[in-house]
Amino acid sequence: MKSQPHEVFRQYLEAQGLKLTKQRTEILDYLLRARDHATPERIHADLRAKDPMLGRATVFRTLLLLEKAGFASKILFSDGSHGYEHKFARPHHDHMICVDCREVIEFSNATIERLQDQISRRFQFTPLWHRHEIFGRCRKCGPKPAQGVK
Amino acid sequence: MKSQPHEVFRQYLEAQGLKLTKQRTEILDYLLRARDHATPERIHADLRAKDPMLGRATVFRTLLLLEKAGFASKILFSDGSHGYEHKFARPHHDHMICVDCREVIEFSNATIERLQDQISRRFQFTPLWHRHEIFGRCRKCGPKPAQGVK
DNA sequence: ATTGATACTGATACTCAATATCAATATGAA
DNA sequence: TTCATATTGATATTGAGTATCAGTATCAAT
Ligand SMILES: [Mn+2]
Ligand SMILES: [Mn+2]
Ligand SMILES: [Zn+2]
Ligand SMILES: [Zn+2]
Repeated sequence: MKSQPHEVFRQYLEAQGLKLTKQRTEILDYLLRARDHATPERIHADLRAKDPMLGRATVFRTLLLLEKAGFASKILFSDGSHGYEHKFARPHHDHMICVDCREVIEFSNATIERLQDQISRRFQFTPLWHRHEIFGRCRKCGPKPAQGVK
Repeated sequence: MKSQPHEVFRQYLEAQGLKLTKQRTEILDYLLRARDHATPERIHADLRAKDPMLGRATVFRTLLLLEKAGFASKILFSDGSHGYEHKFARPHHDHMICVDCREVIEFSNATIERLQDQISRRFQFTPLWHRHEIFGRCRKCGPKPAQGVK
């Protein structure tokens, strides 16, 4: 019995006249298993352990493909780098990001989402997607800046 | 009669043991006059018209200085590039950004801001700043994608 | 006004994530 | 199996941003 996401991906590729490759499967699989939000470099390095020939460019290409297809999305860290997460069977949510340890807490709030739509309508703006990220310090890192932990 | 922001900037530099230079004045002035959110490259190109010797590095350095001082902030466009706006006498606000023409509409909503604080508290997260950007199409560009305007 | 410590600038070289190129290869429909 | 073509990985390249450093501007003290 096949897992749903891989099957959905296969159908998407078929519909677009694209091909299902070992590399694409590996990368999708990585995102499905990942518990954090890994950067392209991290994903590349990790996958190379099993597939040493996997190219950097292919990782970037495939992440872009998944993003455009709506199967993955980016999250931006405070230092300008970014990570990816898959979007299979995960309702929309936004992020709180620790500036010390990079931990990511996901949240969603129906009222905020509704207000965004109201505001958009008021300006006759057609919203397509949004990015709502709160930066600060997680419970573990505390309200004060990290000390000595250069 | 001096304009307030330049005076505030001067005092900030003095307090930090930093110097007030022609270049820093020019760049701050640019942001104060700007009506859109210009990229560092744009700012550099524009200022060169009057001061051909102005260096790229100085623009980047000064924007970073202004940002760290709390006098300017970044806004990220959908293509990954970013622009700056000054923060003198401007209350906090967030942005709606047109993916077609890049127009930026500013909005602020007290309820959303309050809910963010509530959510943070619930997770024992100490919020420092946030980024709330809605991407879509402005009134002018309409709900349908731009046609032929490659 | 002159001096002088030092913060600042701009030219240059460099970094590094991301992208373009392209010959070799894998995919999948027939 | 055949074969048109989508895909890959090696390589070169781009481009925004940064480090370096010799020369310069600032500004507080004289
Ligand atoms: Mn949201
Ligand atoms: Mn806000
Ligand atoms: Zn933390
Ligand atoms: Zn528009």
